[in-house]
Amino acid sequence: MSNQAGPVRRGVKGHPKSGPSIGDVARLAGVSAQTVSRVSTGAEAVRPETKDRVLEAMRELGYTPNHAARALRRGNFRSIGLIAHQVIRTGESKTIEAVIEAARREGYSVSLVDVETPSSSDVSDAVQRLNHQAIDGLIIIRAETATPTTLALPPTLPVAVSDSRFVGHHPAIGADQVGGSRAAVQHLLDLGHKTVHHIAGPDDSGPADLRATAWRQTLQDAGRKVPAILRGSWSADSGYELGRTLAQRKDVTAVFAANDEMACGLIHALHEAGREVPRDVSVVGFDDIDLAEHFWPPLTTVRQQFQQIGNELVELILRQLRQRTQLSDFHGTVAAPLIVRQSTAAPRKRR
Amino acid sequence: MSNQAGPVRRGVKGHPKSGPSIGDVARLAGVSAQTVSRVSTGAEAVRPETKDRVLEAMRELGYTPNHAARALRRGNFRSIGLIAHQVIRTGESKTIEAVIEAARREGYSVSLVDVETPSSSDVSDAVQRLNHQAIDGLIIIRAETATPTTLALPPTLPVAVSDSRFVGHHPAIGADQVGGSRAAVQHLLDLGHKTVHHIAGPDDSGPADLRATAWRQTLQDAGRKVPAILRGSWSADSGYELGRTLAQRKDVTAVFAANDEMACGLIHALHEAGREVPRDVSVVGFDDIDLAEHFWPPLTTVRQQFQQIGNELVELILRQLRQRTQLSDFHGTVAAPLIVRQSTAAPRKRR
DNA sequence: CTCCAGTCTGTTCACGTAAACATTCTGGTG
DNA sequence: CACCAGAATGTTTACGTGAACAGACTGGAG
Repeated sequence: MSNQAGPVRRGVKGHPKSGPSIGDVARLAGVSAQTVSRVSTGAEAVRPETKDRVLEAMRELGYTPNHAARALRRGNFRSIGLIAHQVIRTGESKTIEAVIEAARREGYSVSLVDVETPSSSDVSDAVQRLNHQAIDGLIIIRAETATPTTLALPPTLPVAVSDSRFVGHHPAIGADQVGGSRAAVQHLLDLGHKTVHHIAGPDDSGPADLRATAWRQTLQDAGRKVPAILRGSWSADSGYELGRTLAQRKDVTAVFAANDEMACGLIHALHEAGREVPRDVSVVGFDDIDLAEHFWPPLTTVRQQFQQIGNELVELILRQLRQRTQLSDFHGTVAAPLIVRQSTAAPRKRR
Repeated sequence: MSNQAGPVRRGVKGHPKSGPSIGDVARLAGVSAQTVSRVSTGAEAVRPETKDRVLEAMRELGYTPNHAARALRRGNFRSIGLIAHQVIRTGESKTIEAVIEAARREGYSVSLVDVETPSSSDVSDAVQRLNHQAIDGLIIIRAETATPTTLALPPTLPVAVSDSRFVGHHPAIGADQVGGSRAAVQHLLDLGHKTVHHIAGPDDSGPADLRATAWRQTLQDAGRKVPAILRGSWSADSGYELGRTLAQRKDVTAVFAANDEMACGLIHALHEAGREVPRDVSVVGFDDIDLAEHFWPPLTTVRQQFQQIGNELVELILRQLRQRTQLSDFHGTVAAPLIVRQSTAAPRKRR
């Protein structure tokens, strides 16, 4: 069957590829394999000249330790799996960056898998794929509405979820979506707007749901009329589309967009229709992406502290790893402060 | 020393953690380990009822294959290392996303490492870290000016670099930076601008260098005056800072920014100074990030086809893996078309 | 010189898996 | 019934590493 399998690189006959092993180095240096191992792991009690001889042999053979064998022997991989929904979305990539950096500080690398949709089945697939990878812990960003109960995880794998609701089976860290959203809406009301419209994220998204609910609640608490909700898809394009409709309605004076990208698209549509921001319409976003400050006008928005979230996610994993237990009842919240810039103002006096 | 090392989970005495093994499953199912292996790898010639029995035993024990052992046995990891400079930067995250997706399609996962600066030493560090990880190939995004010769790579590790210059030691894929930049500058000249100013990326960046050189060359070819170059750092903030200066100079009517973020900051500064885009100043960016279309005004920019670049990077790795050879003389280019939107126009007639 | 403590190095073994080879079983043919 | 081909399963072995233990060497004290 495989007698024409192409040129196998080395190995007398047995296994494919892989470079020189610890044994080859040992032979060349005239020492035992164990001594080579000692040098390669961090040299406890190896005579300097022996060590040099070994290092020299390593260099000569171009030896690099075989990570698989090492991991097999040690029982860990020094690697964390990371499932993200959409790498592109600024919020996520900032969290990812923070996770990668925090992991690196602890000597861990990160194995990244993305899922097309936040559906439970897609996440399960991703978990499956990672399962077959070499990971010591698993971080899930934006579990959205997926119910982690259904995920077939190895029973002892430490997990941490970036989510603002406590989902009940895994420890979670999340921004204070509700507090941030309430502050955004209240800010607009305080400026004198009668009510606030809302461009929400997709309805299968947990954070979108939290923000929409907080928006509605804040309006109700203030005794204001709650306008019909508008559904976007997080993308600037969707904000633009919805904005084209909103721009026609003169009664719309304040809009809370569920993220900065949609706010950007919305402002685009308003400008295009000749409605000025914030003179005619005030706009608040969510996330505080790097560009938000440089939109025109600079965007008032709710800041998500992704860096901190990323750090805490890694911390959660490491804590479980160190204690050799799984946490399940932990839920941390990270503040989401309102950053007031120039896209909001009091409504124009009319009549 | 380690006699109080905490509760070790299982294992009669020997090794730490790790779940049930193939042997445990075999015992429970009343078959040999090899049969379990056959089921877990893809069942060639296992009687259906035996297979069911094995699967049942796996479920009962919560068995997941040990990836380290598997990788050791098979000699590969089905994993690709990815070194990126800044995950945040839109250009990079789009490439990363494409790489991850392409890798997934081929059954590979991606191990992501970021470097703080594109300096050769930082990249070397990253390689070191990945070296100790389990990877079959290595993709480096934005090698910038790092000279890959100095990287201590395992001699047989397939490498692919995302870079627009042919660096000579590893196969590279890159956008047509020069063509795109020339088109951008030429577009502004064709509109009637006397000359074009340039906000460049940092001077340790290869792509920034290519774009700046192409800009200068195009102006020279057209016999135009070449203004002093302005150095940014890729960030919108840096574009804004430089823009505050530029906005004061009435002779500036056209600016080519080396990326969209800086273009955004620039436009912010111009607006703030009361200079309108494109009426008073035309602006062209580079990258065509998702938001560029929704800036105000929508940004004329050079599109980088990150998706395609990501795909080809993975393809390059796989080709080397399949052929068991390293490529070194390959260099592919991906077109970078100019996308004309509304941030560019003919200069106002004066005098 | 003998003995001992300490330092350095070597030997043995197991980690979990899968390839190669060996064996058993099945059912059909002469 | 003997024989055989092919399917199904079991046995042996090696992948590269590092822990545990064992042995060899050093130099100083008695």
